[in-house]
Amino acid sequence: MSGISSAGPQPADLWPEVQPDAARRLMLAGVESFARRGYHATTTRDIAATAGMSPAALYVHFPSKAALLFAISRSGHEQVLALAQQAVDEAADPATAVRDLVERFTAWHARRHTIARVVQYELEALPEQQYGVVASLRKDIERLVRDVVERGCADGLFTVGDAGTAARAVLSLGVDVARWYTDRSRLTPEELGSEYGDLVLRMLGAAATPGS
Amino acid sequence: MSGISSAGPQPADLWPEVQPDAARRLMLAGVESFARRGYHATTTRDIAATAGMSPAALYVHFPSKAALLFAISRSGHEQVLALAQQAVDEAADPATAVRDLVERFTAWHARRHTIARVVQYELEALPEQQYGVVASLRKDIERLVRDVVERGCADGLFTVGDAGTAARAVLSLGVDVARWYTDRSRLTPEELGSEYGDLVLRMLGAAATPGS
DNA sequence: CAGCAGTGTAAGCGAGCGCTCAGCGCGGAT
DNA sequence: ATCCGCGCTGAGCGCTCGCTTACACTGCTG
Repeated sequence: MSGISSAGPQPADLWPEVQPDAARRLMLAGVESFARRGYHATTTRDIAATAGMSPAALYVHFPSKAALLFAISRSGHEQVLALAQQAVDEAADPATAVRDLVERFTAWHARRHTIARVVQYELEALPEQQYGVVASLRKDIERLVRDVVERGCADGLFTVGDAGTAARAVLSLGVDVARWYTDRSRLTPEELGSEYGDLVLRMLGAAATPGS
Repeated sequence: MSGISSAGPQPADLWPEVQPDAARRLMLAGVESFARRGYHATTTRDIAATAGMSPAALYVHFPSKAALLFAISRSGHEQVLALAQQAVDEAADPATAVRDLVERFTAWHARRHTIARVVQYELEALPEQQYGVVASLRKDIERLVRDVVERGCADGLFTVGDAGTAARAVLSLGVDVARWYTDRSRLTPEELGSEYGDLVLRMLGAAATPGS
């Protein structure tokens, strides 16, 4: 039986706090399976087999297949929000904030492309109530980006036709990385983040790009 | 029973050549259903009901549920390739080519966001052989964009760190529109395409933007 | 030692799935 | 008048799904 260790380069430090160990292995197996085939095409038997357990073991730790997806999705969204918030908080000006935010956001979607695929593309499989929780986190992320773009425009650092549309475009670039990035991609997550940082600042019409 | 006419603003001129009429109605119903809930979460009974038929009617016109997806996906990819090719062929220089390509590519993904969602996000549900056909079309599209970006760099019109990455970014912006655009979005498909044309040309470091 | 909470399994239930099949109605050709 | 073939249907087959149940093992506590 193939365990997690043979299922690709899954970072061992994901969810170090999840207890017991079997629950974390189930989350890792869920991420792997959902990312590869999509939530609806994944069976509880797939997940259990990937985690090296019997199908019934899933229900010892999660009340349903959907609850497993929710645990994965919420955790991922919280990571992204925290990472974006940190970039903005640490930056001295909107241009630096946008650069750092794009670098980290993009690198996260590349390095964690497996979980990112679940986070970005399996949303609508969530039951309504749990979808609401995740949707709220997504709104926070979007507002964060829109606000910093608007601040940059107000400060005369950026020149864009429409701040909302520009913010959407910034997020789109990063999100879409999860769709196409693989471990065989030519650029490392950090290199890609750096490239995208350049592209985005120019896209926003930033006069002078702050150093990375 | 709810027919296609109540299932949202589906353009009537999609696939005017598909015969008989019932086959086209099934494709429209399939697009609607696959876009809303995903291929695997959609049942043949859903599709048939949306098209106003019994479940068995699907199999008069398509050999399988997957074949219906393939018909939709191939047609969509061919439309996108044709539209992109036309933009490049008609343009006098790479900068104009990129602007026109982005405008039309983006506007297509906005106006046809329902079919675009199926085209871009339900790929992996295709059986291997049919996936190959679609993957080939996707490579054509990607090469088209990469080539025109590289030509622009060679002509000194664009300044990018990495042409391949920049081309990916250009496509990403357009593709991701299918994920978030709805009929209630603030900008029309054409307005969005125009905005994105501006953003992309600046992103590519184009010195002077050609008029749209 | 007994009792118990936590963790796991083998077996299988009820439901809904993709798809099949025998046959019906009807317009057009003979 | 008869027949054919296309489009379509009602019924349902075989299968797999998410999930449940009854039970077993382990290690800790009293």
